[in-house]
Amino acid sequence: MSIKDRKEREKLARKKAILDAAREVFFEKGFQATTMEQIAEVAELSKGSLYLHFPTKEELYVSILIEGLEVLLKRFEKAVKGVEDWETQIRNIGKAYYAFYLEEKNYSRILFLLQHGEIAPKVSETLSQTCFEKGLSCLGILCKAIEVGMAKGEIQGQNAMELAVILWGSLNGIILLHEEEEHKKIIPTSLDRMIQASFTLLLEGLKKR
Amino acid sequence: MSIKDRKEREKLARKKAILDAAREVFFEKGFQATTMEQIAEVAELSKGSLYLHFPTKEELYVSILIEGLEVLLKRFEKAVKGVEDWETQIRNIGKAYYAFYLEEKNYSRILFLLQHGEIAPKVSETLSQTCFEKGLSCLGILCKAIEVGMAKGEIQGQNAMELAVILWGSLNGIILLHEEEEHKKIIPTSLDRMIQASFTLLLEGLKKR
DNA sequence: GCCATAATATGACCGCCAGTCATTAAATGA
DNA sequence: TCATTTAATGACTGGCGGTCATATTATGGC
Repeated sequence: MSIKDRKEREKLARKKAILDAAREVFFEKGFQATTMEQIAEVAELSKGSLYLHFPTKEELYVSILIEGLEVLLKRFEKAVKGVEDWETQIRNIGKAYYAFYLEEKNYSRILFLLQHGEIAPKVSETLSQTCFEKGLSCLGILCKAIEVGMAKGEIQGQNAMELAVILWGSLNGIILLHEEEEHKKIIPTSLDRMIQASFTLLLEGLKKR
Repeated sequence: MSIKDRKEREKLARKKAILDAAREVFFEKGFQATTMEQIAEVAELSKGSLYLHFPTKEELYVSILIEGLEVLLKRFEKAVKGVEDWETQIRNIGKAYYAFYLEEKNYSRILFLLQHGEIAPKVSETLSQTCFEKGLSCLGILCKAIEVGMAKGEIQGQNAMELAVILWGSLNGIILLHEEEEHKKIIPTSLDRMIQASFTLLLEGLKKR
């Protein structure tokens, strides 16, 4: 059935075209300010057609967000590949996250917005499940590095996932603070130095003494 | 001019009535889902009258947020009052923030939403200034405790504000993670234990050795 | 008590947008 | 060639934030 295959491919291509358009507009204007009309225009489709592929604006947005998580995951994987030392692994993961923040501002802004946004509740169970799994994969990489440190008896505590969540949350929170325009005024040093300092603080906190 | 005074009072009372109504509805429904119409109804005013006191929905929302910051600040002040030991002070601040999160869920949700939301940019300069100052006051209390530790030579690093921001961001990030419904599945222990663990980790990281 | 004026409140109205659906167009395959 | 299925369209709906001409009330001088 070659025709059915082709139709399938075309459908996917349409979906991709919509995602491409959505990415472009969301990146430029954020969630609130983009309209489905604008996305349709960029995708060279009518608004109605968008809804043949995505049930809501939120769903479309979260689809882009998932792309971002995939980019982040790849960076995490690269950060630990071929590295033996757990401490270096964790540092590299931290650096990778920070680099992601700097180099993929558009994606990270979307990640931040989800963090609380009133968006998540409006998304289908399956999509938010996917979203969750991607996030978990990222966390898993961090977790593995911690487990190595624990196995070597160099990290205190028994629950690696607990520590992974703490590290992840901390780094996230610190970067997030910097996003607030007003806060830049009080933060005395560059974000760069701040990140360095927080790596040190967190790693010192991890280590057994 | 007693009449002018009375008018002034009445105007303030109106404003307060609107804030009361807004608080009620925002707490119940969040930002997106509440309409100005609903707030007007609860306040027993017309929608148009709301705009005599607040220029936008966002401004009204942030006004409630500022209330939240004031509540938080009071808790912080109480947390350090009469406590000498800097470590206990920091622990108490952490506990106070956590207690605020637990007991003032409505306010803390609003705080979280601001964190990135596309709300902040839509608020007047003066209001976001106020907002910033309140936040700074909270941070200042934490900062002071750190300075004590530094003066005693028990904390490594020279920049207290930098460390304060790291601590604040971390705690914030960890709690924020827990807010994500999906993440509750992977976090192995109770938030309570997590918070304890993160206090310990962060304090250990702070200390000179 | 009366009226011109000022201050305040109202709700009909506007523009905008997410999402729908009847209608149209295109592809299919018999 | 044509009936049928599939996909695309854009006019339309409902709802909401925000505005503004109009109405209501209060004030203070007479």
